[in-house]
Amino acid sequence: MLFDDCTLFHDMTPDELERLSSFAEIKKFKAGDFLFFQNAPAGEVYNVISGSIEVERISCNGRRQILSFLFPGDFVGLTSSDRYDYGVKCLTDAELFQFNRKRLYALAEEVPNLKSNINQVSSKVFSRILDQLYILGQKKAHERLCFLFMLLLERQPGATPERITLSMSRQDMADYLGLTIETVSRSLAKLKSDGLITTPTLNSVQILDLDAIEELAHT
Amino acid sequence: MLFDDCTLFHDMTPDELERLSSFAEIKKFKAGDFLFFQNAPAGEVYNVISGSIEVERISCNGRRQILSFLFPGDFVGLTSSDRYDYGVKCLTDAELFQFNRKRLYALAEEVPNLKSNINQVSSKVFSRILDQLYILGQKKAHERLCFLFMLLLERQPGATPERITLSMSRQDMADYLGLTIETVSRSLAKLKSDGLITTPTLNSVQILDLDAIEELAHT
DNA sequence: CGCTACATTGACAGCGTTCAAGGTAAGTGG
DNA sequence: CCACTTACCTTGAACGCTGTCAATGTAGCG
Repeated sequence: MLFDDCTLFHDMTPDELERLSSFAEIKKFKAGDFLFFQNAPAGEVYNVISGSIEVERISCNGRRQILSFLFPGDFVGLTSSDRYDYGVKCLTDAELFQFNRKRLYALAEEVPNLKSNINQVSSKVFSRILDQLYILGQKKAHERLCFLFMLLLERQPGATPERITLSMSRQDMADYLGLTIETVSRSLAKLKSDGLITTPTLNSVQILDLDAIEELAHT
Repeated sequence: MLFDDCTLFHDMTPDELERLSSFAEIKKFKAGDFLFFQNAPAGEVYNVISGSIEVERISCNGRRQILSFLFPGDFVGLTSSDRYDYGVKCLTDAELFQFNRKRLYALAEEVPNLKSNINQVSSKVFSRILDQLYILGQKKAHERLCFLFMLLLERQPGATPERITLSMSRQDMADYLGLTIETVSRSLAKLKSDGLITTPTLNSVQILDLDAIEELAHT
């Protein structure tokens, strides 16, 4: 089993990896499949091998907030309650490692590197949520879009300024950024008319002025 | 030393509490004091005994996002990086337990209850941030205010629907809710004119229709 | 009393939502 | 191969909420 390139497994010895793999399973999902639903009992933890995935939370009145997009190396399923407080859905076909939560945590007690890797990943998740919080609290629609582009550029495998694939729908982008699909469309149009991006296809973006996009995303 | 009423110390034996207190200090702060600044080296962890406190993050362009308000029992300082990525400021005079982070974590390794308490607290923090994310992404100004009222009602000691003390300024409320002070003022005025609240003083709110406020806050 | 900091209110503009219509791409069946 | 369907995206117009700028009001304090 190949554990390369997963932060979770950095710096572990072959022996430790062997113990880990004894209860890891590789699961394959199709686009649209759920890893698990919101409020389902929390038993498993996943590490993304390939594919794009979204984490969503639906409120009692039906409004949806996407909490994050996941890419290879990302980790999901952490919770200290006994139920997941979010649902996780595949945007594309995807492969993931699946671990029994309790057994993973038990092993982490014996393998310090694994434990520190888990902490590192959790802390990364937290830090990203804080970034998103700032974006939602402080920024305009087109700036939020730029933030999303920079996020994809950084995390989505194969993404380059010349071609960023949007593996999610406009609705997904809207629900992630706290906007409506119309505003997403219009903001895309604005960025295009300002000469900062082009959209070679419906589901891809080419960045023409990376500095400007970065500026809009982060300032 | 009194460790009552702090989630962090639930279910610990007198002996364990004794070991904990050996490196805990009670620190007193004045309103306006910072526990620590953003980007300062992360060495200490705090547990609020009394007072109201805010956690803030300032971006490179000077805009400020308040990440949370803290009240007795809350925990702050957790980070896996070696620097705090937020600053923490007292809104009122406050007392806190201060722990050396490394020593607290080391003790947690030996005391399972402490460890599970730390995890529980961290997870609570995370869950609250997710709530806030939803609020910022999906809700209107007056709904965000109601969310804040419900939060204070739940967490601020002594808060009742008859009297909720606003220990923070309008600017703080605005920076927490992703609004401007003018919008906060106007939304307060609207809630008043709709007969849902009154404001006995500048810094307190009385809730007249709790069901309606709750509805606005959560749906 | 007057200063200062903070909060409220008003006018106005702009951004984002809403509602509605039109366009585009992919898939299906004739 | 083409019409038709369907799902998704874009665009337009009107409205309303929120931000901005400016003026006014208010509480606390020397």
